[in-house]
Amino acid sequence: MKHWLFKSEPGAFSYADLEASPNRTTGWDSIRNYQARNMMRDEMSVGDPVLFYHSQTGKPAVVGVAEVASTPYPDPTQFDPDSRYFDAKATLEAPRWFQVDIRALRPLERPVTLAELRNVDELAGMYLLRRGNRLSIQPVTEREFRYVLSLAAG
DNA sequence: GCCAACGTTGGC
DNA sequence: GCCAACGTTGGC
Repeated sequence: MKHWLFKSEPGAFSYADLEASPNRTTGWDSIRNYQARNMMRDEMSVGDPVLFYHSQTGKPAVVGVAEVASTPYPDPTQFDPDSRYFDAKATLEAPRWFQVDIRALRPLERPVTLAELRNVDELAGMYLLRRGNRLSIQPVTEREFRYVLSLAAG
């Protein structure tokens, strides 16, 4: 079992939006970064725990816990000519982009902000805290995952 | 809105 | 295969 962090802009899709989705689940579509795709396609398993992170907001923070809820499958937006994520080089026989579903489990007791994470020695190695990191899907160690939860629990 | 960092594209 | 140009991300 691996642990992950998924970024989302709450203005586009928030943790509350995930909780409000049918079965508290949504397909994580529109990812157009090869590293992120590879993680979804090759490394994720149903049940993997996920930290849900809000970016592009006044207080970027981990706000909730989710889990991987499907095996990987082709991202349908790549085949849709009307989508901004349409990819003319993708075919049904050879899809280029893959996604998984994620399901909301529970919100954190309180958001754990990026600023707060930066002040914790134990989390110094977190990918999220690396300079210039832009990956919207990131691996998290089990230790890091638990530590973030413990911060939220106080 | 600014800017640093990074990935992708495409000419050569 | 190099590398400049460009677009995007995301914190501040």
